[in-house]
Formats: sequence, structure tokens, C-alpha cells
Amino acid sequence: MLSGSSPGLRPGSASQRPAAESRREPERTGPDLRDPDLRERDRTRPERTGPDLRCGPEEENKMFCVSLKDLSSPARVVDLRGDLQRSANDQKENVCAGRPGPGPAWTGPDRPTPSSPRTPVKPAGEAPLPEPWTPTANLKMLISAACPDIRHCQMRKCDAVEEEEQEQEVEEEEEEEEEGGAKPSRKQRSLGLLCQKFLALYPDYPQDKVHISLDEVAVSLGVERRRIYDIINVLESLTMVDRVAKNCYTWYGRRRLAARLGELQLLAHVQGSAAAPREEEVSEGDAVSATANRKDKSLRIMSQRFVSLFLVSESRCVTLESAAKLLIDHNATSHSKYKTKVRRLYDIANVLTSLELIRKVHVREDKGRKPAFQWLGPVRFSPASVAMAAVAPPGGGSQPIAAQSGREAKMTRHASFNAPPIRSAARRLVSSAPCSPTSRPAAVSQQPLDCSRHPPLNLSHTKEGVSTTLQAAAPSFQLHPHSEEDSAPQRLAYLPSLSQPSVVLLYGAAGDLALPSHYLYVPHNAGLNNINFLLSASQSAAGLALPCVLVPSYPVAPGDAHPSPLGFLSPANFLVGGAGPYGRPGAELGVTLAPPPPPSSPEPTEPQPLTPRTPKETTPTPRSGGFFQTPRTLGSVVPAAGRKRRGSAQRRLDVGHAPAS
DNA sequence: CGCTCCCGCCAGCCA
DNA sequence: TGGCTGGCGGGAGCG
Repeated sequence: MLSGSSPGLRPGSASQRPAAESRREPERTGPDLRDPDLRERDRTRPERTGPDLRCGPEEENKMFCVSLKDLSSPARVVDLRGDLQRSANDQKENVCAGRPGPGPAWTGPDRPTPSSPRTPVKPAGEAPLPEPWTPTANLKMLISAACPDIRHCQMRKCDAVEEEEQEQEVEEEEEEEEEGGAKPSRKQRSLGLLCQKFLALYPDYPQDKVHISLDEVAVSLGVERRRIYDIINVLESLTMVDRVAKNCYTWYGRRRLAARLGELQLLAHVQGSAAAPREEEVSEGDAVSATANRKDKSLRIMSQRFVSLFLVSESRCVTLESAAKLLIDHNATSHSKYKTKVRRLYDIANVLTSLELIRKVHVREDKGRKPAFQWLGPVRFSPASVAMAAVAPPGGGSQPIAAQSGREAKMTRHASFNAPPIRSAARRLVSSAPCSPTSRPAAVSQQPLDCSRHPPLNLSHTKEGVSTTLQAAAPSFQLHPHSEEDSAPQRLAYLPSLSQPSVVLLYGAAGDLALPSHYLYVPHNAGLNNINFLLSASQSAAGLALPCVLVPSYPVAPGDAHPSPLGFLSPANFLVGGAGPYGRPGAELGVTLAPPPPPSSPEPTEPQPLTPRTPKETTPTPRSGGFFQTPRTLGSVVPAAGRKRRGSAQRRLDVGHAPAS
């Protein structure tokens, strides 16, 4: 660990302690002690993955924007030509003021003039400060003391204008600081600016784990911890941070961002994650649904869905109204709820704007103009790039995803294969053990998809040469020998570093990965019991052999040190269909690849949650004798207590997984 | 005046 | 019981 942070728990809440105490000399956090090379690399921000959708005013006029009716069904995205005008306030007042580096160079004349980030300073009478330790000075001290070369790097990269702006900014900061005690303006206290300052503390592509202590960050930035939560929640939804323990997070930066976005996009396509939770799933009196309802309200889930809206919309532009209405509970359509949702959307949008993933625009509609957000991030995710991003070893994975070659890697061995794959589980050991999920998330397998588009499949297994591991796991398979003519390239993306590690197999038609004809998506915890095949509508699946690589859906019990997942990676072909164009009529989409039913095999009425297993939940059961440890073989993943209610920690663990929709 | 969103109360949860 | 987490909405800043 390069960081010098102390991830240990700190008692006390910054927000609840007296400000004087909170503003004690902060311990140096991780990013301050980084390797100079790392800092240099970090400041040389790589280009964004995927096509740059930023466009000038000319292009904006041609921009499509999705309105509510278009987003109601992600699969029915209709381009509506909305007149997007960029007015002076199109650019949010707090966007990218202080973010150094080449980043998203807004070149338009309306580029926001960098304002001086400022965090609120409590009135002296309210919280007497032992020293005039303003947040801005604090931040400046942090940056300059830790990595003075950052400034040099910045200065080298900035052109004369930007240099001038920076100087002016510094001057303004100093002037305002000298005013002393004056409450910074609303702009300067905005969440967006705070997020920028937060991001400035950490490298975009950390080479090593960087630990974040919320307390320290809050102190460093001079804000209450509550505000940090808002940022963390959104960042967590993008897997830019991971919760390690209370008050302690791991910073991943953008290392996994593209992979995460790709995952969100896929999930959105598969299960329509952009859809709001259905009313029937939030029935009254049902504790499970109640907690699920609460989860659905979380900022993280909302952030995920919000991002998903962009990723499934062709226009990459979402109006605030449509987003709010889509994200709001169907049974909570009051104006008050709507307003609350909009508030949260602004919060999320501020963070996403700071991340340069979106920007605010306005669209003209019948009744004036409406605020909207345009996606600036990547929109197409090469599976190989996603895989490469995922497999980037923590120690040397500083190569940004965008810089990865577009050449598709057929299969890459992930670094996690070399390590006990129980990182996430072990990580949560230090956290409070949450309850098991009890809600029935919109698991892929449970999603009532349109079978005309996603036809049901039959799987059969005839090959004998399958590894015993595979057979032990799924002895009921019928696996056909790999056909010689089946020379179509197999594209596999294993996403283990994601919050929801998954296997995505893209079976490209004519080798076109951009237009894969098939997806084989294996939710990481769906085990072998739920594998879903999505075929393109035009795909005839009769006799279709899908190359499939089975990867353990979830780490084997903690006692199993190295299950050697590579042993699972023998490609296998699943014969699809045969009884009809898409196999047995009426077959469920969620193909069940269950091992032979045990003598007292209960009907698996319990949903397979998409949430990661907690250490408790991964405790092997006596009957889990197979090599593959599926959620089912691990026994009930939902303890009785967990059925009643889900802890907040569990809600946190739910991040990254599809909400019930 | 409406949009934007800061701010902090307070409740759920856990150790 | 205290701390952590974060949902929530009042209401102020701002254009």
C-alpha cells in the first residue's frame, strides 16, 4: 500500500463532534504520500474511454434527447430531436473548476470560470476554531505538501490561458480567505466542487490500494461527513470506491470505471435497470419489500439507474424530469416525493459532473426548456477492454482503459485468479456483518423478459471430456464436443473486480464484437443455477452451440485457499435449442443448470440474490460438497434474521447490483 | 419566481 | 448506548 493513510477506525463522527475537534491537524491520508511517478502519471490524465461525445454548440443543436416516454422502455428509445441550447447556465456553476489535468477541456466560450472552491467555515461563535484552518488552505496544504510536482506538471500542461486562470483563481482564493470568516458562496459550497476537491486528493488510476478514511477526508475538505457520504455513495455506485469497513473505503479511481459502466449498460439492457421499482414489489406489510423499498431509495441505486439511463439511451441525453419520474417509486408519485427525487438527482448529477461523465444541458420542449444531462462518458465498451480493465493487476494496472489496445483479447487470466477469490468476502469480515438480502432483486434470471426477443433455451450436455470439476458442478449438463467449424471467436469478459463480478460472453457474429449476436451473462452469484442466454432477435438458435466458459459464480468457502479457477475455464459448448427455433417452447428463460436434486432438495423458492455473500452467508454447509459453490449449495443465503430486515451494511453491499425493478 | 441544492435533522442499524 | 450511515425535506441562494 502506497498510501500512508491509516485505515483504522476512528471513533467519533466528524459531523457530530465539535468543530474544534474536527479541525484538528488531520493525519495525512493516502494520496499524499504517493510515489512521485504515480502522481505525475495521475496528473497526466489519460483520455477518456470511448468516443468523446462532447460537442460544440453546433452539434448540440442536433443532439437528440430522450424524454420520459422514450425512456419508459429502454428498448424503445426513440430519438427525439430536442433543441439543445447551451445557454450561459447550461454549464453548471460548479463544474470542473479546479480539476487539473487535460480532462474534459470544455472549449466553448461558456467554459465556467474556475471559481475558488471553498468549504463552509463554521461561525466562530458556533464552533470556536483553535486555529484559522480554512478548508481551502487545508486542501492546498495537502496538495502542495504531498506532491509539489503535481503543480509543476499542471503548469507544464496548462496553456497560457489556463495558467492565467489558475493564477487568478489562486488570487481570488487568497483574497477571499483574507476576508476571513465570510461565509463562502453557495457555489463554493456546492457538492460538485466538493467532489472535485475530493477527486483531486486521489489518483485517477491508482497503482495500489489507497485507503480513504471518511473522517480524514471530511476534515481535510473541511466539510461534514454527511457531505462525503453523498459523494462516496455515487462513487461507490461506479465502483470507484469500495467500502472496506466503517469509515474506511478503498479508492480505485477510474480503474474500474469503464468496466463498471459496461456492466451497468449490460445490466440495463438485460433487466431494464433504468426502470423504476414496480409497485407490486413494494407491498405493504412486507418487511422484505419494505427494506427493498428503502434500498431502492438509496443514492447509490439511484445513481446506478441514473447512469443506466444514459447507457441505454441512444441520445445519451436524459431530461431531469424523465429521470426523476423513472427513478421515482411508482407508488410515490406525490409532488413532494418528486421534489425529493429531484434533489437527489441534483446531488448525483453534481458528482457525475465532477467526474466529467455528464454535463448539464437544456432541451427545448413544448413548454419551454427543460434541464437535462448529456452523457460525456464512454458509450461503447469493448468486452476485451472491459476485461482488460478488469484484469489490470492492482500493482501495475495504471494503464488506463482508454489506452488499452482495441485488439480483442480472447481470454485473459485475471490477476484475481492468483489470489484467493474471497477478497470481497474477507473484506467484509472487517465490516459489520450485515444481514442477508431478503428482497428479490431483479435478478437476471428472474426478469420476465420478452421471450420473443430473448428466447428460452435448452442446454444439453453430451461431452464426456469435461473436467470433473465441471461435471461435479453440473453433472446434468449435456455438453457437445467443440465443433471444428465453430471457429467463431469467443469473446469472454470476466469482470471479477467489479462489485458484481460477472461473466459476459459475447459471441460475435462474423467476428464483430461491436455487434455480438449472443450474450452469455452469468451473474457472479447466480451460480450454475441461473445462466441466461440472450440472443439477438434474428438469431436462429436451432442447434446453436454457444461457447461457454464456466467460472465459479462465487468464491468457494473461505477455507479453500486456492480453488484454482483456471481449472474451470475449459471452454465448453452448450447445445442450444433443437426443439424449435429457440428450444423448448415455454421453457423458462433462466436456464436451470442445477446439479441433480438432492434427496430433500427443497423447491428453490428463495430468490437468488445478486448481492455479494457476506462471510456468514458463505459459510459452507455440510452438504456443499461440490467444487462449485453456488449460492444454493452454500445453503440458504438468507438467514431467518435476514429475512426480516436488511441491515444498512447489507444495503451497502447491495451497491452494484440490480435493484428490484 | 422558479430552479438548484445546501444543510442538518433524525432514524435505522450495528458493535 | 453511542457511532455510523444516509434518507429526507425545509428553505435559502442564485439566475
